[in-house]
Amino acid sequence: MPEGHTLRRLADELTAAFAGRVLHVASPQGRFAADAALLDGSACVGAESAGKHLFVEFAGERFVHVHLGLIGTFLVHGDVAEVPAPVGEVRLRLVTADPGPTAYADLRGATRCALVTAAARDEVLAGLGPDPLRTDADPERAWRRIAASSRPIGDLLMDQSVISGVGNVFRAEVLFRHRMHPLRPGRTLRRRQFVALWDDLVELMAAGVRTGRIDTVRPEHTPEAMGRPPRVDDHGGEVYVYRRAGQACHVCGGRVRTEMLVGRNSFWCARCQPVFRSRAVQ
DNA sequence: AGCCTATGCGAAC
DNA sequence: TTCGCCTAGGCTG
Repeated sequence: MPEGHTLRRLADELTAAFAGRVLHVASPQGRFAADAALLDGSACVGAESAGKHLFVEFAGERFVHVHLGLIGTFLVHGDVAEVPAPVGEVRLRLVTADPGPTAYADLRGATRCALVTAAARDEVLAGLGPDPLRTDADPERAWRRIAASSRPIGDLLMDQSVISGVGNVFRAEVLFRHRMHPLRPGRTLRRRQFVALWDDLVELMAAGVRTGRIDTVRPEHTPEAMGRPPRVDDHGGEVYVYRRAGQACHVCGGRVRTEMLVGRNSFWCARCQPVFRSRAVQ
């Protein structure tokens, strides 16, 4: 499920299964049928991700732009014996159609699945803030936005034009790890605090790409280290505050809080992440 | 089996 | 501000 690391893994999987292969492209559900017909029988160049966006490239500089939204899934099945009939609402199905290992992939529930030009792809990329997963990212662009904004840092971190690829889990967790209250205004951050946040996101998200999970607890707070039961839910990762409202903070034992922030549930520990007080009024 | 909720975001109201 | 997307895992019964 989709924060930036998920999209990066997906791009890698699609590239491994389909780059250089001729594909059968279809839309069993029908909503992408006309564009699928235009791509059917074309060679796939590969796939790339940027923030939470995914682009699957086909010969002739044609791209399928995919955004999974909250509930979308894109499952890649590499090297299968046979391709099963589509199950459910499959918006886009890719199947290898040339000699070689058989692979297929099904896209369901996405908010966006559209055939676009290179120019349109570039426009999407231009609207995104730096992505911690990209080595060519320029964090200064994000810092300029944050340093000039009175909006809460918990809001800015979720704004894809400020930083791309960060979602509700990484937001909650990185703020906890830096003892920062989600409502702290962006412009009150010191530069070195932002740099520390960014560097941490780079590490946490890269780990997410490697493992396919979001694990944010430090070694001393793992279930083994603390002698507590591991987290069991659909995310699997070990976290400090995300979806732990009402439970005890792994660090201080206080109760984890939750409140809506920019339309999403925000989680924090009131003791570890105190409300910011401006120096000027102290 | 059915209900609820969710790592997102654009469109409609 | 609310809705749609129409998936999928966990929980309830």
